[in-house]
Amino acid sequence: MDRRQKKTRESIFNALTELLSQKHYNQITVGEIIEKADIGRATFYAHFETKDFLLKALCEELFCHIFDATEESGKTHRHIFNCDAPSSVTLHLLQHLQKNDNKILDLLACENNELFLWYFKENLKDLIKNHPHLFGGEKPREIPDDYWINHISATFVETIRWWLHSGMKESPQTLADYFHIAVHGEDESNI
Amino acid sequence: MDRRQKKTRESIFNALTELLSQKHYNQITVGEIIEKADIGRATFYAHFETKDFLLKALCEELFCHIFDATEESGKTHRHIFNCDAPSSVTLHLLQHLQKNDNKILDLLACENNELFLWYFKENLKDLIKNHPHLFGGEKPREIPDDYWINHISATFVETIRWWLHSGMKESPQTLADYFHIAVHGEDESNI
DNA sequence: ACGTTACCGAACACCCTGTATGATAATAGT
DNA sequence: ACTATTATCATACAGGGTGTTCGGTAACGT
Repeated sequence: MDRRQKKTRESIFNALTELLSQKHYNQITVGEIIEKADIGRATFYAHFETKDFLLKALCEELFCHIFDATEESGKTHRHIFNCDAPSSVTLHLLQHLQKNDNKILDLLACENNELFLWYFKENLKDLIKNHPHLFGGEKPREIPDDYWINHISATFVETIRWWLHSGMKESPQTLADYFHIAVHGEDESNI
Repeated sequence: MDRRQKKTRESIFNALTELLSQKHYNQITVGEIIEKADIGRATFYAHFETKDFLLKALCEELFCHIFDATEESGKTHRHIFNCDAPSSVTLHLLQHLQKNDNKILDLLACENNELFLWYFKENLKDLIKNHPHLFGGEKPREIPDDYWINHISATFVETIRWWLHSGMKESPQTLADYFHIAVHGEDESNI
């Protein structure tokens, strides 16, 4: 890809990310993005059809990154995930988030987060669907599969949301414990 | 309150409700609301500062209604809620929703639902905070209070969301069972 | 019946969007 | 190193949405 394209695309992403940490998505204008990214108006529209498509692209890039990394790590470090502590994927995801190496947390932090959380949840659902064992525990018999998958991923997202809103004081391990207890009940943690 | 004000306010609410069932909130314009409500532009802005304030007012009215009704019902029909089936509040809420007498479901159905769900959850949290017994079950000891409250209300909202997306085929009783199992674990249902 | 208040409709300035243009500079391929 | 291609730029523009203003009219409460 043309070096210029890559640079422009990157600066647009950075501009939106920065703006999202300041104000709500709806209140951000294309003009602001352009100014912050320091590019021409026509250039913006040469890259993204609308502001919404830009947001979608940003989400896809971020979440594909973190989830690909997770799945990849599940393959390369298979020894971690194959033994009797399948719920370590939870811990791994939370640690990855805490490092904040890809700015996802910034985007989840404020009220901008509906779409991000949606993407996050959708990716989680796929992950669970493809690797049901990764999050440990058994599905209760009486409950439909997709209800259960939705429940687990929603609980995980809510755990992160709670973490953020309460100042991220807890360690990833503590969070993973909370999550595990919430989903699978008390005292069943298998370390 | 002036009869005219009430009528105008009502017609604006109805217009927005109807439009929300057709398209996403972001794509609804004040002009459309005005046209559908058949009022003057200035009149609209005499009632609501912006479109966002209108949405907020609508949410407040709807959810205050259903939750006040729930709390009220908890007082007048105290015999239902005081005996050994506290989780019947869940059932009561779901039945209330199924009747759809206040259009909440229409608003929850599509992708317009972020703000509605947010309000719904906030109201649920308050309800749980004030009447911890209403949703039954015990909080695991190791988990912070607000994490647990958030978890329960989020699970309930997700239950409704799942219900809607899967066509509302299940009965409120079945839904209440799913919810109970998801939150409190298998086979602990006390009828 | 009277004073008050809400509504109307039209017009308005302002901002944002998305597109078009021709010129300029960076890039990739040879 | 030369050339054709391609991304970018600045500017301008039409279209549409927002929120306000204003004088006139009709409905309201007392």
